[in-house]
Amino acid sequence: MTQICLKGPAIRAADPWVPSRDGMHQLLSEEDRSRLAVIASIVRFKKGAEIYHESDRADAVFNIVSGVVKAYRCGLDGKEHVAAFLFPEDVFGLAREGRYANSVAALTPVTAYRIPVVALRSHLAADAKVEFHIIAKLCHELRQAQHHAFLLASRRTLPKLTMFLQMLEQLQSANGDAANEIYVPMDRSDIADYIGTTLAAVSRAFRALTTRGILQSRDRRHVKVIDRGAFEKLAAPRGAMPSVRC
Amino acid sequence: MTQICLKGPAIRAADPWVPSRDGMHQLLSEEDRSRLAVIASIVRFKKGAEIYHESDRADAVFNIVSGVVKAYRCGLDGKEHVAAFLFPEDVFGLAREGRYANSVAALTPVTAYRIPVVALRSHLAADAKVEFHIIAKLCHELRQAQHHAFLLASRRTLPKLTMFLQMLEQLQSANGDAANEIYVPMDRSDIADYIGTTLAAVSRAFRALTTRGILQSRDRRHVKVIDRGAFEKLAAPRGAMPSVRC
DNA sequence: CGTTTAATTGAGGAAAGTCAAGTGAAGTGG
DNA sequence: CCACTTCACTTGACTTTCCTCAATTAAACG
Repeated sequence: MTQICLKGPAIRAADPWVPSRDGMHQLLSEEDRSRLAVIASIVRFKKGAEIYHESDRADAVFNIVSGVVKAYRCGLDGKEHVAAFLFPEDVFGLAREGRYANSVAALTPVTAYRIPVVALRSHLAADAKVEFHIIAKLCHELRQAQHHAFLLASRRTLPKLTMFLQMLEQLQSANGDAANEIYVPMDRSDIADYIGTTLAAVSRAFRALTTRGILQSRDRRHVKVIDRGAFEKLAAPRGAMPSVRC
Repeated sequence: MTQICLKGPAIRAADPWVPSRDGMHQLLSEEDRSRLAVIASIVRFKKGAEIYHESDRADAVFNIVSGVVKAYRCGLDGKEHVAAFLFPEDVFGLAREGRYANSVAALTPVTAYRIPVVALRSHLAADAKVEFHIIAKLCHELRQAQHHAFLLASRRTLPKLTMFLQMLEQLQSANGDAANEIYVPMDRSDIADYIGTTLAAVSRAFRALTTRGILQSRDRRHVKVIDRGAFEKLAAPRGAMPSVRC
């Protein structure tokens, strides 16, 4: 009732098979979006709110308009594993046998479209073009998940944190939010649960990066890359020269 | 010209939104498959062969008929990260901006369908049903990748290896290959690169599992779970009781 | 302005990585 | 068919890294 700019659901991703120069852009046309808007409703969540829980019946998918969420699972030992952070124009609601695969919680105030699965399914059956865009988006997510796995495979904390920051930076520059500052919307403990380490280790890693003059932090949520060379070098997991091999 | 059982490409996955009891089944109908067969060709690879390389132009996707492959990337330090193992009825050829995202190599002799991307795209544009099955398959892959990330987030080798074996077991039982033995088609070093540890650590972990009477190995590629309780317990990352929390 | 939550920092110990040597199996050629 | 070469795996000793636990400080919120 307020915002005029809500044109309907939006999906940002890169077509896997079209070599687009810079990467991501909006996949849906204005028309696609307004047709999807018909079957969607707007929902809002407060910072910290749980949007859904791990094995709830999965009867809707969500499309973020504004805000940031985390998708996570809890190990039986109480430790929490963050599977992904999701941003505006991302989609979440991954299901398995009719139930959500992860829990999702808002890290900031969140506005999103909620699209019932039944409505979406029949919509898709009639619209092969949008269906194809969904495939493109899923390929994108899959690559992201594989990148996450790659990051986690590194044993040292410094490269992990650096790769993570690089990821945030790329995301933000692709969205045009190009300050030469990286905005870090999640807290240290969520970062730790995402990069597979502990709160303490993340803290130390941030410190190490600033001490070495690679990073500068305005406050806990805003950092700036000072030594770009060292930064990129760290983000490529440690070791010898890129030789002919591999 | 030889095999009669080659009915065309096949995709195994679970529909994310339909609560099917046991999980995976064949998504494509006989008709779907034979129509896809028209645009596909059969290719074979020897054990150890590289099927494509990381940044080759991605002009085809592949659908495994028989055999096992690994999708991997090489860190700049020469260390290799295995993103996934792929089995019959799986699909590979994930692209990014028109180029393959990973390298793929055959771990055993492999037979596969090769489907040119251009042909596939136009086929999909005309067949919303198959397109939807692809979405289902991608959701499945995405969950797998997230599970992989979850596995990698664990710090100890024992749970990691156990989770990995559990994964293989579930895969094989879902395929009806239910011996009470797990077949391990990849070598120790590929396992290490998948679970994010070293060859030596994998070896020690296998030893630990057999010493504790949890596992028994007929040979290096066939293991059997003896102590199911301890096995499952290890596969759930270590720690306290599942309490009310989380 | 006090209370709660988030983040930093220190000391000690455990797990796994590295390096390197040794064993076993498998495949090759005579 | 057997000896030999090769490759995959095992195993040991030493070192590194990060986790654990806990105390302290800084920031956020009412």
